[in-house]
Amino acid sequence: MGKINPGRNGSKKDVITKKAAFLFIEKGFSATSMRDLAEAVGIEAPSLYNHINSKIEILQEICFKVANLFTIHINEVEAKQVPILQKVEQIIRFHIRMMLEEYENVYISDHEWKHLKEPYLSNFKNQRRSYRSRLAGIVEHGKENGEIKNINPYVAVLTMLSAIGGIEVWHRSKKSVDAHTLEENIVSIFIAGIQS
Amino acid sequence: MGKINPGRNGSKKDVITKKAAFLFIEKGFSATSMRDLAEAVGIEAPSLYNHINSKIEILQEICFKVANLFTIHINEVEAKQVPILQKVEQIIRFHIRMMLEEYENVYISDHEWKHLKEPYLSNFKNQRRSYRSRLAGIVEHGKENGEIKNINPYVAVLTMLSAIGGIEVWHRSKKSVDAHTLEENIVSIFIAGIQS
DNA sequence: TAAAAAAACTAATAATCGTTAGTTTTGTAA
DNA sequence: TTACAAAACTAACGATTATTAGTTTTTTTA
Repeated sequence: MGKINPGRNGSKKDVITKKAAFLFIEKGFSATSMRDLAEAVGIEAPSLYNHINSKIEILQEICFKVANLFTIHINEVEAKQVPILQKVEQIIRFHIRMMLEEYENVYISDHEWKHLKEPYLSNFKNQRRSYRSRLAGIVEHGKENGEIKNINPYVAVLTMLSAIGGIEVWHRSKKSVDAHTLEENIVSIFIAGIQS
Repeated sequence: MGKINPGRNGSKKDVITKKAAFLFIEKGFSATSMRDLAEAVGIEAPSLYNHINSKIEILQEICFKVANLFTIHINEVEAKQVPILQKVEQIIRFHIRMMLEEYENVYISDHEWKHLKEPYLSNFKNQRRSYRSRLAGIVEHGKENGEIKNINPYVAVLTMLSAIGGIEVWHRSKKSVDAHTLEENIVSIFIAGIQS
């Protein structure tokens, strides 16, 4: 019958990582035990180690997977030849869509990265700082060419990022607010909020 | 010489709570041990229990202290007879000033409330939901009288609250951005972002 | 079907957790 | 100075932590 496990619904490691993500959100990384995770997966705790190397490795993979996606995206946006406000809008929309499509991973990357161990912790913080700095650079450009009003670019960046990253409505947005309205409202607030 | 302990720089319980707040931010509530806290205070772990009843009680007191301050404030704002946009602005400014003056406690209330135990957990979530609902009601009024543009009030509220609550620059804002600029920039973004 | 590999299991490790008990030291009041 | 109370200490509790070792079961390959 050939291999069933990998390829069909993802490897067992993927199942473990996905269950872990839910638990990390629900209880936090530190308060989630390997026994909790094992129970959620349906096996005993030591059996997890046939598929993963450690608890912290799960967190590492989630955090850097997300961080890399954002880094790749800002690379693309920076290379484009479009008005600054369009660049900012594209980045805002990308953050919102990431929250809609990869909520668990993005949430964990935003809220649980503190529990990373060195050297991954420093690595992650550097990547984060670099991303914000590049985004602030884009806003700075918008100030210089008159597209964006006179605000501190770093404040604008932090405001937008923490707004999008902090909203908890994403995963249940189909009920309370449909995804399209959510995205358009947030874009509307921030573009109107920063343009001159 | 009279009593030195309480009244001068606060009781020892206040010292413990303050040190705990720093540790809860730095490592998270679950990852902060009573031995960590004891070391920060300068005593042995069991001695803490001469001043506090439990670890979870520290978290409870922080979370509800903050929640009550916000509830009191929105009571005052709702009673005022001023334009809606002014009410929203006052609430935004209050959140910002709370972050500037009570950063540790507000941060913990925002990020560590999940570790509360029942019945405090439900209590806190209800208070939180009620606050957001009342704030959304104010925005809804602003939509009705034309002061605020056509956006989902709940989305607007979540965007503003999570933006302000998520920024980590507050406690070091004297260096990177002065507090006044920070406050005016954020107010500027959101008022411009939601008015019609 | 037999051999090999993967993945489950049980048992147990040392470490750490929040907290209690009981004792000793420290500081205040008479 | 004596008596009392507050607050520190040491020792230890049982529970839980992530993880390892060794074994058995299940699945895949030949």
